[in-house]
Amino acid sequence: MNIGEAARVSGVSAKMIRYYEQNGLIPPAERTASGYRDYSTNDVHMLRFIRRSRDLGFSVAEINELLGLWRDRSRQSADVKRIALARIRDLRRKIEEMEQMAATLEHLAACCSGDNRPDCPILADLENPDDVDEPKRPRGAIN
Amino acid sequence: MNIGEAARVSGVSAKMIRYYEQNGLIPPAERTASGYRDYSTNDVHMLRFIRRSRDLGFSVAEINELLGLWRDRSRQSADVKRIALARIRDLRRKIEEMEQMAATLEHLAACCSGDNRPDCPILADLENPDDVDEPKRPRGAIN
DNA sequence: GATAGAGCTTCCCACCGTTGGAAGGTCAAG
DNA sequence: CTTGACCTTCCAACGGTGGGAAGCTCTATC
Repeated sequence: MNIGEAARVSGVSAKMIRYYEQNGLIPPAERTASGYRDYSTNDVHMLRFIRRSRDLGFSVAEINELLGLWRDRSRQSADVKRIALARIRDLRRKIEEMEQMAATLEHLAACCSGDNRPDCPILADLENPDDVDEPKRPRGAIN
Repeated sequence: MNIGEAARVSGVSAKMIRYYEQNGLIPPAERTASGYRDYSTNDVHMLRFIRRSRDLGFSVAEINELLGLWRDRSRQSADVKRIALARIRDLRRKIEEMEQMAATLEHLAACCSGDNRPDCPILADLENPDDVDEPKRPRGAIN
């Protein structure tokens, strides 16, 4: 099937399929006589695997690793679990940092009257955080 | 003061200070006779403002808006609060998505024996999500 | 005053994942 | 045959940051 149809049924855009091929995440597709890429149902399986992994937030490097294990019939489930657990730790850490941000902002917003007067504790904090009463805040930005 | 010293006392790297200047986030710095950038304490205030805003996860575009309000003596606190609240909503949404990812992965990892046998429900799910018992999952990747 | 080393300048490149677009070839339906 | 949808490759951009090269300037030491 076409790259367009493969994209439709796999949920991975044609652009990204070419990108993944170029970066060695997936092997080069077969070509028709006219140079069109040609995909099998197995290829679509692989693309769905990638799509699902991206949905779960795995990086392309991690997906590469997962694909290797997927193809390896004799893989050990511990290897897969290790990657998944590392991803969970990463998620939990990022969530914690974002929670801190949200908590700080909520505290500031709660202190801000939000009316048409110019006084604003949010700006006051941004200007000089240590002057303002607030909870502990994280160091280092996230996104 | 030097860009290096401004970077040290503001917590914004010299690289980023130049980047912010180039992108119009901050006005072009004064220059010494030899062409070095020269920063006042007020500039440092502004850089700290930016640093703090980045720490709280505001985008450069949002910081631009916040800086405008910061400089505007007659701003209304409601304008600032609006941006902060939008940022909080954004954070909460992203946190929710990442929670979903983590929950799904934890469910899968809990089902995975993690030993030296090849059977792995994590890979099984990645290959064919709907076959596997699991909680609802988000659509669309985050990071 | 010479010299060394740190610090400044501008410029370009890389990352990651994704999208957009241009220029040109190919397919299928009318 | 024409038209429009699809494919191909290539190049660029996004945001925010870091790395590094080539060349100039400052400061401390000799």
